[in-house]
Amino acid sequence: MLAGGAVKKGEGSRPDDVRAALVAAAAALIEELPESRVSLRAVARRAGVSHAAPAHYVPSRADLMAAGLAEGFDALTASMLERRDAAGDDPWDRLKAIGLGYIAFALERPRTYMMMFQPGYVTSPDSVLARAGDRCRDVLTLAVAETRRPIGVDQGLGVAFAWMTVHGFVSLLTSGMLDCDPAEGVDPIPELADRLLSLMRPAYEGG
Amino acid sequence: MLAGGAVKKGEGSRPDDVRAALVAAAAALIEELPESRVSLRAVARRAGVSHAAPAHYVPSRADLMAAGLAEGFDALTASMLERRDAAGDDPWDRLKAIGLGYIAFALERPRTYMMMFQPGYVTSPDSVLARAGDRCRDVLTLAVAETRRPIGVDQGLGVAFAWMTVHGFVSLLTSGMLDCDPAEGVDPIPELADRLLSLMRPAYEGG
DNA sequence: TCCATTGCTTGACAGTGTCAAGGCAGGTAA
DNA sequence: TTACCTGCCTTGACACTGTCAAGCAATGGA
Repeated sequence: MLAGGAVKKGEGSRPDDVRAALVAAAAALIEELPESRVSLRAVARRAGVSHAAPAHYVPSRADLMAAGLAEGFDALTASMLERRDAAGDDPWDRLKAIGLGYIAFALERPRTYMMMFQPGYVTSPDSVLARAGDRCRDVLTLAVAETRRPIGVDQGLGVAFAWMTVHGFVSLLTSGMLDCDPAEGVDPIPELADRLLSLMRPAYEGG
Repeated sequence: MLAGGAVKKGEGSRPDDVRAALVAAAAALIEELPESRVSLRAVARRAGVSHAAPAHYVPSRADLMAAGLAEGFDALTASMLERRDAAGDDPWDRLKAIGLGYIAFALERPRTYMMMFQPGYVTSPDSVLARAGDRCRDVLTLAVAETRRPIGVDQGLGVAFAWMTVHGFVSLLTSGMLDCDPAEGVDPIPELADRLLSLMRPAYEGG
């Protein structure tokens, strides 16, 4: 999937194939190259079509990027669901598992992740990208709803707090702002993530 | 300052003036335009010099952007210090004031803020941008050091938690991911910020 | 006066996003 | 069979970009 497919000519090369190839190529290049080098022409080359072919499927570069980033949101959602379903029944454990799945995705595809939150690609609340983001938030909202939060922490506040904490963590980490010294061979990131998520616990199990 | 100055010719136009004008123009355009449109040539035009003049002061576009973003970090630090010094003596109040100063800057100059954390502009730990970021973190570190944290929350963890929380908040807000419905005329953002920061309190006053 | 250096401009190159025009296949109608 | 129409994509062009090479003007020293 991440390899980014090119259209194979000669065999039923329907328009949908070209579109899918373009989106896959965009998703692949978004992770491989810095943002400024993910050009419409580079995506077209990767997909095996001419430099202006994307214009027939997508209004502008921003929309093609948005389609690639929406694929990223879906993968993020999948990563969260995978960890959640592997966790037990305790609401806090499930919420924490979602957080760890979120962090795992962000560290696995950091460039995609960072670009997903870059303003400018969400053109309307009904766009493909916005709706992919909504599906992601829905998973979090459901998990927060299950927790026993203290008085004063309503569902919206709980979702905001959880999301901003993990988002802030991975953003600072990939920006290099969180100096995470790799001490004596142990990978400090999962350890740090675990300790940081534990600090949030009073907001969800405050009684 | 944010207006971005052009060099005035004829009166002692020393090289330092050109450099300062370029950095000021970059800082201004970073806030005014989307990232992709902040071109080296646009900065040069704004500064009133030829399109290749920046090359004599800066190795590449990324370095000019970094200089403009470093100015942003310094303004962020100033915003934090201003609020902190206006707060009382209680350590938690001071830390919270820093957080609110941080949020205020980020919402005032959202594009600059987001770009400050974009990976790719910090070329080395000794770069101008990295050191401006360090000065910013130092303010936070000092404030965290003053708090009475519970056992298990060391200083590094406290800094990471505080920073990632406010960073996550403003990032999600400017990305449009946090739907902040403006209910009945009251601006909900300061209210929301206050409530969210209060959720962090157990990590700094846990006793 | 001559020369070297500094500070910037001019010009060029390959690469970019986007627009207009054209070609080329497949299907439809006569 | 022939003519035409309609998607789908290519080709070509435009203004723009970052970066490099060359050169001009002024300044300062000998």
